[in-house]
Amino acid sequence: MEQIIPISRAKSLKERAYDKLKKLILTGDLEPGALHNEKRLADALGVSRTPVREALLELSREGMVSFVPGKGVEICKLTAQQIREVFEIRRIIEGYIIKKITDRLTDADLNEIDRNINKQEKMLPGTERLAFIEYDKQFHLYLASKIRNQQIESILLNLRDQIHLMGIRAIEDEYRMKQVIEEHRAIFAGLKERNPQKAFDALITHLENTEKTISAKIDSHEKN
Amino acid sequence: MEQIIPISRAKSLKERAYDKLKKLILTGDLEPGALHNEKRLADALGVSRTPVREALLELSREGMVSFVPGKGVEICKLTAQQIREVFEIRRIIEGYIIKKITDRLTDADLNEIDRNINKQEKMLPGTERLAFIEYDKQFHLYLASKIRNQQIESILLNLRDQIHLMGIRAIEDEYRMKQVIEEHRAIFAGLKERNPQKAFDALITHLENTEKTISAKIDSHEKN
DNA sequence: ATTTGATATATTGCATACAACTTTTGTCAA
DNA sequence: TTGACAAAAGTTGTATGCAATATATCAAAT
Repeated sequence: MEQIIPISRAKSLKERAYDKLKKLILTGDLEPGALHNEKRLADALGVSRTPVREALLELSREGMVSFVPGKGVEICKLTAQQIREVFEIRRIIEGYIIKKITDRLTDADLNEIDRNINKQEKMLPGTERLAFIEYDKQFHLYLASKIRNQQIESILLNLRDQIHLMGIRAIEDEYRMKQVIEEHRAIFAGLKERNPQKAFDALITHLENTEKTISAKIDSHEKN
Repeated sequence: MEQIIPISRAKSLKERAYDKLKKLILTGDLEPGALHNEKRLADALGVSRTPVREALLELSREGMVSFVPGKGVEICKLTAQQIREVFEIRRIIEGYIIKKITDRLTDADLNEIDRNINKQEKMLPGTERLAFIEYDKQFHLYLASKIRNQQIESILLNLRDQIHLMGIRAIEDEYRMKQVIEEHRAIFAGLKERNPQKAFDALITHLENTEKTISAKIDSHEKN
C-alpha cells in the first residue's frame, strides 16, 4: 500500500511566497495601510514577480491585501464594520456547530479539548501572544471539525486570519488572556455535561466579550 | 462631485477569461470531470496563458475546477456530500437572515420581492432553465443583501455558483419550477405578515425540497 | 506475462520583457 | 498663486520562452 498523500511535498515558490507574506502581515511586520509593489516584494523574497503576484491574488481573495490600480497592493486595515461582520458570522456558524456536536463528542474529544485549555493556560505567564492565539484557533477549529462539513470549516478557516489580525492588536494584556481561558472552560463545562444550551450560551458570551475587547482596542487605535 | 465607481470600467483579460470560463462551466459546455490544460484554454479564448491561469486559480478557489499535477485542470464534479454541505450552510445562514430582516423590510422591499416572483412565474411557460435559475438567485440574494453584512453576502454568492451547477442538472421539469414559485410565495407571505417564524419555516421547507430534488437527480445521474 | 527502468511527451512553474495604464511631477500661462 | 496641460516615472497587465516535474510509453529482463 502506497502513501497517497506525500508526507511533505516540495512547496512551490508561490506557496512559500504566500506563507511568508501572510506571516509578515499577521505578525504586523507589514503594516496595515502600507503600500507595496510586486517588484519590491519579489526582490525582498528573492523570487520573480510571477509567484509573488499569484500569492498576492490569493491573499486579496482572503481580504488580507487589496490591489490599488497604479499604486500597488495595500495591506488591509481592520474596520469596525469588518469586526462586526466577522463576529456576527461566528455567532451564527459556531453557535450552530456547538449545539449540533454537544452530544456527539466522544470522551477522547473532550480530553483533547481539556488538554488544549490546560496547555494554553500553562503557557500564559510568558505572555506569548502568537502562541496564545494559535491555541485559541485550535480550540475553535477543533469544535468545527466535528461537524463534518468541509465547506463550513473552510469558511471559518478563512475568517481565522482576520481574527488573528484582530487578536494580535487586541490581546495585549494578560488579564484578557485569563478571561479567555475561563470562557473556554465554561464552554467546555457545557459540553462535558452534554448540555447544548449551556455550551451555546457560554460560547456566545465568549464571542461577545472578544468582540467587545477588540472593538474597544481598535476604536482607541483609530484615533490618528 | 465625481463618480467614484466607474460605470463600466474596462475589464482585464483575466476577468474576461474568468467570466467566460465560468459561463462555460455553468452552462455545462465544459463537462464535469473533463481535463483541460492552460494552453488549450488560452488558445480557445484567444489570449495568453497568464490571464487564463489567474482565472483558473480563482475558479479553483471557488471549487469550480481543481488542478491535477501533470495532467491539467479538472472541471469539478458534484458529489452527494457537497450537496449536503451546501444546503446545511444555506439553512444556517439564510435561516438566520430571514428571521433578522422580517420586520426591517420596507414596503418597497416587499414590492421588489413580489415583482421578482411574478416575473419568474411569467417566464415559466418557456422553460428557460438558465433564466429561471437567475431569478431564483435574485430572490435569495436580495434577502441576503438586507442584512448589511458583506462577508455573509459574499459567502452566499460563492455558494451560488455551486447551487447553479446543481440546479442546471436538477431542474429539468416544469413541475418543480411551479413548486419553487409556490414556495417563494409562501416565504413572501410570511415576510408580508411580519411573521419571522412563518417566513423561516417556509424557507426551510423550500430549501429541504430543493435539496431533495437535487439529490434525487444527482443520485440517478451518478449511476454510470 | 509482469515488472522494471529508461526515454519521450505533456503540462505546469517560473522568469523576464514589453505594453498599457495611472499617478506624479513640472512647466507655462492666466 | 492657481490652474491646465504635457511629460515622465512608476506600476500593473500580458505575452512568451525556458526549466522543472509529472505522466505516459515502450523495451528489456526476469
